[in-house]
Amino acid sequence: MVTQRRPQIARDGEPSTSAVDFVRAKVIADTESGKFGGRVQTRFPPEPNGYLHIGHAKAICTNFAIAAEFGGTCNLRMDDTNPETEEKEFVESIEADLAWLGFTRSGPTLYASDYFGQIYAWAEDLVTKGQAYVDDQDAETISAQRGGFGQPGVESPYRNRTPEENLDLLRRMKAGEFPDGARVLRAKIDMQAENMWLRDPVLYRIRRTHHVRTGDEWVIYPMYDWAHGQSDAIEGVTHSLCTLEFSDHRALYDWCLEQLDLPFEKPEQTEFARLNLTYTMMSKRLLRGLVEEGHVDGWSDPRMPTLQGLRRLGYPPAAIRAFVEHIGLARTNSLHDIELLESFVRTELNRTSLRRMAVLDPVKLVITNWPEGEQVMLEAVNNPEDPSAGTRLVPFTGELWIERDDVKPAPEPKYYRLFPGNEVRLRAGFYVTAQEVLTDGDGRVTEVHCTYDPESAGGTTPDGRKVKSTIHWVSAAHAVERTVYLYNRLFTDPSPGADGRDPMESLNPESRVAMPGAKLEGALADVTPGQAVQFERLGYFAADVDDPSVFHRTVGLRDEWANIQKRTSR
RNA sequence: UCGCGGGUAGUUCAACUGGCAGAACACCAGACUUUGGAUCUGGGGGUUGCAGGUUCGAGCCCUGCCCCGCGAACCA
Repeated sequence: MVTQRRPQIARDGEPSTSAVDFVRAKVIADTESGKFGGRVQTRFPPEPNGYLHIGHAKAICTNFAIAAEFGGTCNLRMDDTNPETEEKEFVESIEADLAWLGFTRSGPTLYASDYFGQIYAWAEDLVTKGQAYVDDQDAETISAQRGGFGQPGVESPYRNRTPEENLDLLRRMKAGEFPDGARVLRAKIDMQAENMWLRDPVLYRIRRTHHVRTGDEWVIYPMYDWAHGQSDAIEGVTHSLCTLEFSDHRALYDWCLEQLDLPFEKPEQTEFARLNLTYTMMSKRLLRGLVEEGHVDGWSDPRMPTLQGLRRLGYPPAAIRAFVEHIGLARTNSLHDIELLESFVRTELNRTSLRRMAVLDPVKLVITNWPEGEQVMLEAVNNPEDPSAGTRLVPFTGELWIERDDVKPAPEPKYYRLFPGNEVRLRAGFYVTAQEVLTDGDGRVTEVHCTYDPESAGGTTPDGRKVKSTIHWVSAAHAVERTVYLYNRLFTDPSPGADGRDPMESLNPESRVAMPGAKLEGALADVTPGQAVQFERLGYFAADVDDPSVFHRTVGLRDEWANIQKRTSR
């Protein structure tokens, strides 16, 4: 058995730089003590009743990464025990998202429903041993008898039926002799337990609902607690990782497994904190509300925190993986700054994306001393971070589009771009000096007239003089016109829905801003669907995965000028 | 009300068995630069929730209190 381990112990006297989180610490301890025969097996067990979001990415990365680090395996298992909410569409989207994130499951997709026979057989054993009983009461009564926090529970009048009677009733439940909801199978544990989940939890309910995979074969379905640990055991899972809200279930998880008399060590559940992000909401119900009320264009809208939304937005899977690894695992409820995720996206895209020029809010720049009708091809670097990305040729003429924001009618403090008399460099091109800035009645810049220095071709001059600013441009005659979408936070509230607030009231009306007349350099007409590029000085953008003629702003570049403006406006 | 979990920099996490409270992101400054990007260097930032106790020494151990999260589905 191979056991890979991340380096954990720092040399004496040096600070430990590779601290291990509490989950990995447990796995290491188990491996060293020989528990599970040194084996490590995890799983990602989603219920196929919705789309995966960034929160699930934490669970996926954690389970797969830990398995890989310790030479173990990790499967994808659909926790499909509730036929009322589950659909094939979700199974397929989950599989696609997993592949997109870059993980390969250790085998085919597994289904809890494939174990229904074994899980039921174990239920009969439970009944035979007197550890479970059939209760004829309705859900409301059972719930009322459960008691409350600090209040004792009341035992069901059916609690002491004989094993023979219970077995007979359970078999008739399975055979479909009773209507939906008429009876349930309950574990016989302790109605006085402080842990509510130990007050005789329901194990099986009658539900005549067509199941996506088992069809109408079953009319009774196991509850999560009687299916999850059992599925883990059947598969040979060693470390069953889940989120904090299942902490109270751990005692029941253990109890259920103890009843099985397994010939090997039981899987063990460990809980960690789920991922929360500022300005983001992960509740399935509210996400569905956004879609159904039309606040976004479906589940893969780039503003959605779904993996399909983030994919369309242009998030590289590698960035998500690095982010999850960085935030680590803890039991502390945590709210991560969305900017942290974005910084990982920038880091990855900076390394990998091609640089291109695009003007989102164009104004005309006319070079008054440019030779009439002349056109030159300039060589531009594709990615300064990666010389192997090479160069490309871009056409340059006397009429260009530049960003409205790069021109002011008059100088402003700390503003280094174009204003009358100031010289700037056109990226990969020439030095130009603004002579005249035309504005409309509102003072908005409409056009700028410049002169250029013919000696500055390529961006340097023989006299070596410096300019404070380099701006991007696109030749007017060659520009490709496209729609570019800029995205801002979907919510204005850093914790949408917190403290009883209505998240829908903090919806940001400017969460999506379309720039329909953006002027792009010709190379951007040839992008592949989903391709990530950097629009120089603006940010990272992704061609839409379905329609590569529109672009989405994945994330902006760090913007010092924006910081200066923010500071001075305060 | 009861149970479980948690509380260390603005945020998220470290701090091995009780031994000088650190890192990342963010922010600020400088260097460099054909992206106000990237990169590099430095800086500000802390009553370790509060109070007491044990100890030569407490983020860590003990007691009490405070605050936050989760928990009484025939959901997962």
